[in-house]
Amino acid sequence: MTQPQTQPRAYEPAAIELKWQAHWDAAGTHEVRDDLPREQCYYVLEMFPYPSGKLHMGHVRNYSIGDAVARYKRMRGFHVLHPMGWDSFGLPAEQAAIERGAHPRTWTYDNLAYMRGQLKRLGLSYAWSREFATSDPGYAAREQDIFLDLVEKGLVYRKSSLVNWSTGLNTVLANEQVIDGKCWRTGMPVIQKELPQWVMRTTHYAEELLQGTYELKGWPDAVLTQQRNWIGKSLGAEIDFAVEGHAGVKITVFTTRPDTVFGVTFLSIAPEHALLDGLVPTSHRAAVEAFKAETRAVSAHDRTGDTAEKKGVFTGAHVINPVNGERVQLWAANFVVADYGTGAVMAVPAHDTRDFEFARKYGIAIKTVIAPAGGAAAPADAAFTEAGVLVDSGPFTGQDSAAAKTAITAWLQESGTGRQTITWRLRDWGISRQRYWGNPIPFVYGETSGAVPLRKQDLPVTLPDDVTFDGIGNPLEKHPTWATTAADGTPLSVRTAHGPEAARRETDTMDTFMESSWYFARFTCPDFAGPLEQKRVDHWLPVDLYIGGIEHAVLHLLYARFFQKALCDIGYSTVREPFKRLLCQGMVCMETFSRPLADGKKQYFYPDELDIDKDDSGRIGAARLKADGQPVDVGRVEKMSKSKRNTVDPQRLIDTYGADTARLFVLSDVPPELDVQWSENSVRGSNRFLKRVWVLVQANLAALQAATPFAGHAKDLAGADQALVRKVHWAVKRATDALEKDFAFNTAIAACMELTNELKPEALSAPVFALGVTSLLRLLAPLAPHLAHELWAELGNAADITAAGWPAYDATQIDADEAEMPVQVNGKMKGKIVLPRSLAGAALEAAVLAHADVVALIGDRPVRKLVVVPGKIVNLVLG
RNA sequence: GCCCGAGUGGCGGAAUGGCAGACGCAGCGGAUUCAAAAUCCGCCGUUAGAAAUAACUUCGGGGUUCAAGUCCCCGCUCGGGCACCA
Repeated sequence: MTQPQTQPRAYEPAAIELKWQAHWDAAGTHEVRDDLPREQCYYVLEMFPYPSGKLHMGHVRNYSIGDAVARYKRMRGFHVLHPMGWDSFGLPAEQAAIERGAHPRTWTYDNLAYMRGQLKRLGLSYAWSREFATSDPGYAAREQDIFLDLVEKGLVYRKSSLVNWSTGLNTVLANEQVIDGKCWRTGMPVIQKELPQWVMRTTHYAEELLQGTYELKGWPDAVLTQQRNWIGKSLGAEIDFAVEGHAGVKITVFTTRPDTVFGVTFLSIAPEHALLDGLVPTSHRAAVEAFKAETRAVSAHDRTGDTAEKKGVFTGAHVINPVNGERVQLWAANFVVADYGTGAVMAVPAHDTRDFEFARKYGIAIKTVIAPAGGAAAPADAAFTEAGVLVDSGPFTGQDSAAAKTAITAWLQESGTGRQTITWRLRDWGISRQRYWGNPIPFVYGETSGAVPLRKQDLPVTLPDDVTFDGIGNPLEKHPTWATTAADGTPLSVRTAHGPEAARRETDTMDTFMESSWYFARFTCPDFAGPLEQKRVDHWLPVDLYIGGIEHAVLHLLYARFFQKALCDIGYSTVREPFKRLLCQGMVCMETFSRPLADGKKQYFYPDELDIDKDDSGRIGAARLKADGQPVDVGRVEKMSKSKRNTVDPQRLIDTYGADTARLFVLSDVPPELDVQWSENSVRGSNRFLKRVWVLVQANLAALQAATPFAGHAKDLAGADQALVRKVHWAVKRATDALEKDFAFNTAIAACMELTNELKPEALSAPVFALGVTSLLRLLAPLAPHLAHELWAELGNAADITAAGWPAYDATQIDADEAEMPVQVNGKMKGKIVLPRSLAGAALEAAVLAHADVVALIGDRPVRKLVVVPGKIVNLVLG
């Protein structure tokens, strides 16, 4: 036997991928115009990365999803805006400076350049001309512009308050950045500290932010629920309690249960409450001061967290309940938070679990004023916290809770001792950070004139390069001249009524969540001279599809929604919600391997360091450290992270299998929202599939080049040809539905695999085989773009496969003429019959009943009911 | 404690109320090979059976329906979020 004359070309991903990437780069293939009708445009955006050094698998997944959508939409004829940039201010750069001596700017831009190369190596179809980094002078300068506009509009203000101070970062954190009382980045404790702060007035939009959560139909419920919880709207009443012996002084409480006001037996007040010091008699001063000192010493979390003990001290003062004139004690209590509600709470131990515990502990009276409705028994040794019927409540006795809330609030309102109120959990967003590598806040402080905004023509404030990093305090503050020198090198001054006076710059920089709050708008007009060009912003926003991790549910995604509304109110846009549809992709996970350490923590090991045993089903049974041969603990599958040493470097994946395989793998196993488990076997499966497609085309190249794909109707064919044409239309429908509905790439890929399994050239006519191959390549183009482009070109197509468009399907070509219909008896599967699909109604029922198999199944039993769903099922209900 | 979400073969998962387990992975058998890798073909939920086949099977228990993985109620387990928020 002779060898074939020419071996089919082997699948060498690196070669074809680099070739196409160079082509896309040189041709600017993925740039997009801003002047086309909006309904033909689509804006898809993935959350831009922090340039930490190199891409991780989470990035690969995030960007592969976005790119598949972008390429799919282009094939459907949309003009797609698909930009990418860098969230490049932030702490790791300063950490690197401290640890390695690299300047933050150098470190950041080196990383960014390397990662840009990795993105290009993945073949992601970005409009690279729009790329920017948020630390670029142009972007930072325009953000300073916006900041001044926000100040002018009253949406930024300065206030001195207790702030969350991260002991790890030596900087302030917003509430959202405190997780379980610890810093969201370092996990170090957070303490309370009094500092002057620049603050964004997020609460101005509380109602609109909440309302939006009911209107954003394209967002996952989980995110909307989290935002609602975070905003925390609470409807209730404020009630004023006069303080005995202090004429005109009153303590106002906030309550959601005004129906229980007759049951008040004491008042609890935050230790920091502004009125407290003035009310404490000398006899109690020492005790109260000691208590205040004690609560100040612990973090907010330790003080009010779920394990914290409820503590309080009697202040010596008494207050008067406005509804019944009763005199009750005023207590300071650690669980009352100064900046929620009014910082004071009316305590009703009979009907509030927390007050109940507190009253028990300190021996305070408990007075029942609500009885369970319908005469049920109240709990014997606990607070009854549900709604019920009022007892012992003066004129309101006998009303139910709901009616009494309204009636009592109205009574309070009339008597001037209370009012209906809404309280929010959402606080304003403090954005001052005591850091170098962030955007400077464009303010200066005159010696006597206080905080003065810079004039816009004096912007931008740029960061000095000559700074030292020793990890203690803010480098900007310690710089010898920066804070006191103007851009032209002269001493910094501000004008006052009495002439110029020396001034000092604000040395705090902005929270880096500022930059990520408007980058999606800047992508629409990155070349614009001012901050934002409204015409283009309004053209492209809202982002049609925004893709990122769910960990940003209440941080970035709430700030961005706030910022967009603020941008509207300072005239940069009219689009009030930035993201129409939100897709939160799951994490990339892998097993962990560890050993317990003496201090209760774990020492983690890289898989490379271990010998791993797998059982017959491929599951990991046990693992031993190569170094000592002793076993290690096999942990559960967790999100890949450096600290747990369960990471896979995507670069190795690309180098070994190519970008198309890497992309296909992260899309193929699960739908985008679910966590995906790393599996080298699954990667090899993706690679095997691509190789099969490659070989199928290469081995039949000449025939495919010569053939014209079949363009007729399946009904005019027979046998394998007919079946394959039906399969093509089936696969196209399935892939289209999967992408349109939920971006379910996993099922779209499954449809491609099924189609491939049927593509047997020896059994098919050349035109039908060509139809199958060209359809398959077009379906694969968004998922494995390099392979699809290369094979498409090899088939002799001059135009790009993107231009060929997404294939259309014809529903009439999917089903065969005869339908196989399962037959059930009383709902149980008993067999199958084949009937012409053309039959319907009574004719179909008659044909079913006449079918020999059905006759046999019925036997001599009476047919009580016959259910026939054409093409689907027959159910015989027999007696 | 409150609010979401999810429970389907050995594994990841699929399934407009209509044949549960598509597709992939792993496994088993075979072809090819001196051999291996790669590739190709076949089998592959559980139990009984040589087999045809039968029974069972989508966390557990009820219900609605001709028909339930899917809808409703109760419970269990897991994951996520919120939480002295008055």
